Amino acid sequence: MPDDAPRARRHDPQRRDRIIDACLDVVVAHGVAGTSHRKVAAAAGVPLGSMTYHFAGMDELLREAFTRFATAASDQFERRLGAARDAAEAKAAVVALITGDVLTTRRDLVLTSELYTLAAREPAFRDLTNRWMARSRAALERHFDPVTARMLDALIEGLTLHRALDTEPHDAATAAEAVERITRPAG
Amino acid sequence: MPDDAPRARRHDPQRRDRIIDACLDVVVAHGVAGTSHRKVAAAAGVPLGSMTYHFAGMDELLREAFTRFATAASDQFERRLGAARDAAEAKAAVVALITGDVLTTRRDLVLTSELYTLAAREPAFRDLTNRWMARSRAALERHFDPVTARMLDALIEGLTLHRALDTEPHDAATAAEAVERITRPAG
DNA sequence: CGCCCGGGTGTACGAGCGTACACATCCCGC
DNA sequence: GCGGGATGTGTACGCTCGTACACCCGGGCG
Repeated sequence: MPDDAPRARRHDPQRRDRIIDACLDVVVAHGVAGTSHRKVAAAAGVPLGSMTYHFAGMDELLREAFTRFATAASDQFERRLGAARDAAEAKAAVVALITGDVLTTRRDLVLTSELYTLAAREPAFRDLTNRWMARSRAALERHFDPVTARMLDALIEGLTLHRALDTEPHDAATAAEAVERITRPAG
Repeated sequence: MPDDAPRARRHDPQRRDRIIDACLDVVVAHGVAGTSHRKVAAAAGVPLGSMTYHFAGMDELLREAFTRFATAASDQFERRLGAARDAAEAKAAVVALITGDVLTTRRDLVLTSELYTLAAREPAFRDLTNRWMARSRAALERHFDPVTARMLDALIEGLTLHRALDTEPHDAATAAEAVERITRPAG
């Protein structure tokens, strides 16, 4: 019994996880439009039959994949904001999130867009984005009042999106100024 | 020679336009993922062969379709802002755009999302969104300084998106307050 | 009036897709 | 140690897709 590479395939508990991760990779590379059972299977290194065995269909697979993505993004967001000790640090953390390289990679931009596109059409994915937004707002509400939190959340969304899509670079000072303004109640 | 309905097909100059409009309808109904030459042809009431005759491929068709959509949206935006006579009216116009039913229909949400998804991956579509954003910013700069215009543009984006995706309704007052804050320079 | 030419169309082909299902393989209880 | 049930896989089918290409037909010129 030589220890070939493709051994111990049976009862591989990571199999399902690997498929989900591979699914996100395929979505980044080819878009939801170009994502198929075959491509994901190839990317994950599993046989085609495993797809239908582990998932009822592409919809279920996509739902789990984007759940994982949204959860990871929320975790990052909460961690960054949780580390802030006062409003000033919270604002700095928000600016860092907008201008930094955490949520602003090409991969994150693509996945977020694809998720919103799905959410725009299918309620199941809309629930996902709603939970994501709710967690963001809750994290912001640890430092700001609910109304400000909601505005700030929207501002973060818009600035991140525009910064990511724009070809010419934005400077961080504009983002900082915007955060400063939105968190300052009108007289 | 009875004047049947399917007459005068030859040399129909509106044919191309009808295909583009039908393409947008199909995208709304099935997403870019589910848009095919066959579905668009059926929706437009033209033979399948017309697709490859008028367009080099799906990419060209989608590019023209989304160009039309983005141009129409920009026109709306400019018209609304152009009618404002001072900064106060401009702010009111912005709030109306965010909370109104012009850019916030399901159709617009879906098309915008799909466009951003394409832009996130393909430079050709990114140019499209960049021109759209540039026109919006230019329209805003008629009433606000460039930095404020950029912030406001991002805020509009975020608020519109969050309002459209959120299941529970937002009140217009929050949008108005956010616009008020973002247009008020920090001391 | 008739020919011809080019714009427009119907069809057929090969590729890629999701899914069903017969079958191989392994593990556990006896 | 061996039979049988559960777990996982390979394959084949039916479908939709984009595209190429042979053909149709109406209008313009000789």
